[in-house]
Amino acid sequence: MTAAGKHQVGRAHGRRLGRAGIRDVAAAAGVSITTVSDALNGKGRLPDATRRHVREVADRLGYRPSAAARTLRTGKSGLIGLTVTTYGEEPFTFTEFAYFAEMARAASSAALARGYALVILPGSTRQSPYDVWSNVALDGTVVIDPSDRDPVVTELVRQGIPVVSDGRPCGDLPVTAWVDNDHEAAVTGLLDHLAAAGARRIGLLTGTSTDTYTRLSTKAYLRWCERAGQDPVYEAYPAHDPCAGAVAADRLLARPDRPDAVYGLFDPNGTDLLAAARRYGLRVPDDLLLVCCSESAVYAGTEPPITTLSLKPGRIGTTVVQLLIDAIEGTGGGRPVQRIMPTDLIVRTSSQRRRARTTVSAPRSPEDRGRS
Amino acid sequence: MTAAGKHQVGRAHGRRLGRAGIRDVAAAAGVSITTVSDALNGKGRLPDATRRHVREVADRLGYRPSAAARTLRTGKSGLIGLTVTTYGEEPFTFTEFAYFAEMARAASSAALARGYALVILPGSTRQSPYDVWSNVALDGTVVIDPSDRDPVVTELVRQGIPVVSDGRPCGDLPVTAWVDNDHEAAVTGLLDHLAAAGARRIGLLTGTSTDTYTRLSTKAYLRWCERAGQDPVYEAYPAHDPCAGAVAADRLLARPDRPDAVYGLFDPNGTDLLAAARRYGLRVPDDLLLVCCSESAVYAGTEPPITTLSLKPGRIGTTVVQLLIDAIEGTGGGRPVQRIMPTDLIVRTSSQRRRARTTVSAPRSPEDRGRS
DNA sequence: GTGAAAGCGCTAACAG
DNA sequence: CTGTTAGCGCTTTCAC
Repeated sequence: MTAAGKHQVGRAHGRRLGRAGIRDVAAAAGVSITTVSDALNGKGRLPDATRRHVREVADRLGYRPSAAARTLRTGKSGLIGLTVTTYGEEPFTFTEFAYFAEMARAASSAALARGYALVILPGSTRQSPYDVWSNVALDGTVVIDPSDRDPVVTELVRQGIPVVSDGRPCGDLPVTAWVDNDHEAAVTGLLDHLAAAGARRIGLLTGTSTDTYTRLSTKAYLRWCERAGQDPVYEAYPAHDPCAGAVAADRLLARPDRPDAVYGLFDPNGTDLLAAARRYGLRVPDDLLLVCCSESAVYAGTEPPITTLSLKPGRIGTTVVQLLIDAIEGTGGGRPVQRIMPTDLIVRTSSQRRRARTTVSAPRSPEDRGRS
Repeated sequence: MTAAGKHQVGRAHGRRLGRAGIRDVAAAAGVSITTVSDALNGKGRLPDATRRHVREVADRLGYRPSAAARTLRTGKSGLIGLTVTTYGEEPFTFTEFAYFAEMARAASSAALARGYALVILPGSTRQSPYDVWSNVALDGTVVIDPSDRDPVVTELVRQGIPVVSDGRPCGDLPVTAWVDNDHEAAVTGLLDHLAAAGARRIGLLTGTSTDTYTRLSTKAYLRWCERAGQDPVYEAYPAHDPCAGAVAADRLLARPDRPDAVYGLFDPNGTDLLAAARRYGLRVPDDLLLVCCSESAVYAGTEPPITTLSLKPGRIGTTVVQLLIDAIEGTGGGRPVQRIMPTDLIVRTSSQRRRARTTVSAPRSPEDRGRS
């Protein structure tokens, strides 16, 4: 009775006018709060009549359960973090805007479909426990391109929160799962495509950073060159610098051993290379074949349209979220904790030397059908 | 003592190995939990020594405060909802992808800068109190283009949660604040621009829906025609249907009173109109001047580049979030609860009749730099 | 200056 | 089948 009494007092005193609580519903429906909880959550074994009645009363009072209380009690928030590497305070890397936008859209969609919502979080933590990261209760987190020994990931894992990464983690970062493209296969296939179109010396525009995407792609290029008996011809630049790309493209085409085909690893490289080609009076695709890795629709409309390698960020986003939610809910079952996703070469005029039809759609591998 | 005893038991029993709680820190530091809380939050009047000591111990134990508990206690979650109108389960309308992506990026950035995080939520609620919307504790919400009597907004407002909308609300939707472009001024300015370039009869590609953007823009067009003494020439189509735009564009150029300039209200209209012009053998800009409203970089690269009206979604996103957080924190002060934002006409070849240089890059306002 | 106690609103044991 | 009770982990009066 004492405890009950205290509750009563608490209610009477703390009664907020704005929102009805579970107790108000219980009182109005003439049942206990447990019954209300069970009726609304579809738990317990209540007669349908009670359930209906409670629901009706709750509805009438405009009752909304407190998400905070439920989260505290159950330990589940229904929230998934999405971190995006940040340059200069802005989420999303500018040069890869289209990739992130599409990936995030798909991820959000997939999360929502399973009853979770995505929270956009910055790529870094202030060490202080009082930044955004520790102010939100996360059931799990998606990390895009985690760096070697990423402090955010490390901390998350230490807290026992599942982390799934887009892009295979560098080093021994202990993520729960990861999803990535088969960058070697993608680059190899694309170089074969260029060779088939008549390229004799293929150049590469690559980055100076050590992330896995850059590393694996470059390695694949070098390996391909070795196999093909071609001397590698490449320029590397800091990919996060928007101007450096143009300079590097120029340098690449100014070389004495000028390539007759180029693959650019980063989104703006298509534009960069096109501009450089123009400066040197090189016609695309006649004098120079061009491909770049990009999700941007821009390259369908350039003159000429440029062949792009799509990493299919939408699929990656969806998969990453599925894996994460499986881990959260323990639905994972088996242990295929890493997933390799196909890429898509969208062949356009810039990489077809002979009588290039201006095709918009790409040759697709059979695996592609229906997957999106 | 009984209560304390109970706590002890609770601890001893419920002690989870993964995470240290505030009690663990208190015990380890030899102080009370109040002191820990105060020390960590910078509240109370503790000697610096105590404060430092507690922080150190907390750090050593890897203590992280529980966001859920704090939210429950304080009633503030630091979370801001972002709703995006949805067609077919996908967040973001495809035809306005670039707008939403940029708006969301800016909004997220602005929120993070003030210590809040953005949660992406669907445009609709299941009436049931157990969907994503009621599973997350929101301090406020940003709504993009709320429809007349939007149920989500209505419910949110009923709960006393601040709502700021991007786009002025239709009807008497009681949002806390809104931000919008001056659509009349934008359309008028753009039509003047076309007239100055030599247009004699300007057509409009518009939508059939009743949202304010469509309505205001169309009205501005009609008014301009009246003032200019020109008969309106327009086609309306359901803007959410990706194919209907192409058909409407075709219809517009097939009319006996064919316009010599066209403004398309929606993002894909530039492409639609360009294709239609080609079918009828009309050269752009010589026979037909073209402008469309879009945030997409595609139109800088088309042949010819197309003049676009940018609504500056980035600025809108930033402003919306500022207003919302002001409302949440009661920092608002005055009552300028609605804000009109400028638009930006990016003039390219398609709207310049005389001696149009085939520039690849567009004249850009200084603010544009770095936009990808 | 510091600590004890009272809950925030809910769910899950467990007792009837 | 339904109700009572004990907290989830934190912040916050209010005593000391």
